[in-house]
Amino acid sequence: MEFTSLVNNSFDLNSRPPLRIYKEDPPILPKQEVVESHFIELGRNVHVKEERGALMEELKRVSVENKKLTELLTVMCENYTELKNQLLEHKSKNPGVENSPGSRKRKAHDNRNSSTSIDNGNIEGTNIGSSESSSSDEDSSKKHKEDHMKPKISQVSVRSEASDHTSLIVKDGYQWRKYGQKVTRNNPSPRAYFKCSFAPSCQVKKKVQRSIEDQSIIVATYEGEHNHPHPSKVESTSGPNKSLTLGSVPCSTSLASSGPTITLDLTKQKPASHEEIRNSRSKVDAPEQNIQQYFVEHMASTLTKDPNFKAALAAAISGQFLQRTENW
DNA sequence: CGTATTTGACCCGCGC
DNA sequence: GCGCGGGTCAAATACG
Repeated sequence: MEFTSLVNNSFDLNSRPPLRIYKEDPPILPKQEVVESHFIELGRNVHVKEERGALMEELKRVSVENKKLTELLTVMCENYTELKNQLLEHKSKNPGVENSPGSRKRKAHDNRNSSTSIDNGNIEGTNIGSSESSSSDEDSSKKHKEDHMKPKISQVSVRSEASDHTSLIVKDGYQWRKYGQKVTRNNPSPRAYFKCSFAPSCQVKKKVQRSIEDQSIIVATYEGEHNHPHPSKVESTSGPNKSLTLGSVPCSTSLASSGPTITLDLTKQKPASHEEIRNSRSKVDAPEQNIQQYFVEHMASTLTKDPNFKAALAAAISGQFLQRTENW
């Protein structure tokens, strides 16, 4: 599926319905009603004119904003296509190589898991649980199996806000339960271990650690795939400065030394320029589907959280509606 | 009081 | 076999 198709809205963002974005929650009245009410008192004609001027100004502003957003979207699409190409290229060059270094260490879900009731991997829809290998004791076949039953591992880097250099919270929409923290050898900042709160039915885990190179970057490593839908109500920011909502995405990708990652730069309020995004080194090892899902989820959650967007959407819809009713 | 987080102890694979 | 280091467990603690 092409990314561009995902943003193929049924209404044209560039069309010019009588948009109006309210800053402070006024009742959204159909335009006709508003106009009628103004005609009740002829003495208020001046006021109507003023309002029209204001509306025109607002319309201009919204149009500019709309244009910017469209540009940003185009850039994102281009970037995505570029990434996709690079991923394919990378895959074709290294057909066997999938995961980050250190994979020869024992996997998290080994024999121990097969003995515990919680972690038994009889979960449908996931490829987690190399523990199912109870039938075979031969090393060769085991290795062979392990190769095919590795949980999907994807790595995501998120730049935290400047003021927040302590928490290891990555708001990705899912709910996680922390079950451990450890200081690792080659990184002074602790690594936090999370399990999906839908466990044991969903065995997705993630490790979160600050980048050794840039402390403002949080690297989250996901293991496995969720076997449940993305929580419909994406929890919003739980507190000031703690939020890492992946919104207003100046989304670039980067190649960390530890491996290919996706970096979502949340410190930038304004979209990165086309050039910036183009110049960003970009290679992604995360499964293509995950990336798509990621984009879609975060775009959706961001848009739905934005009151301005809601207002604009409502105005656009009512505007289109009015246009039609006027033509009747 | 129930749930989530913290944190020290423990387990286990790997390299020597 | 031993030590190291990453990963997990589970009791203690914090929090709403």
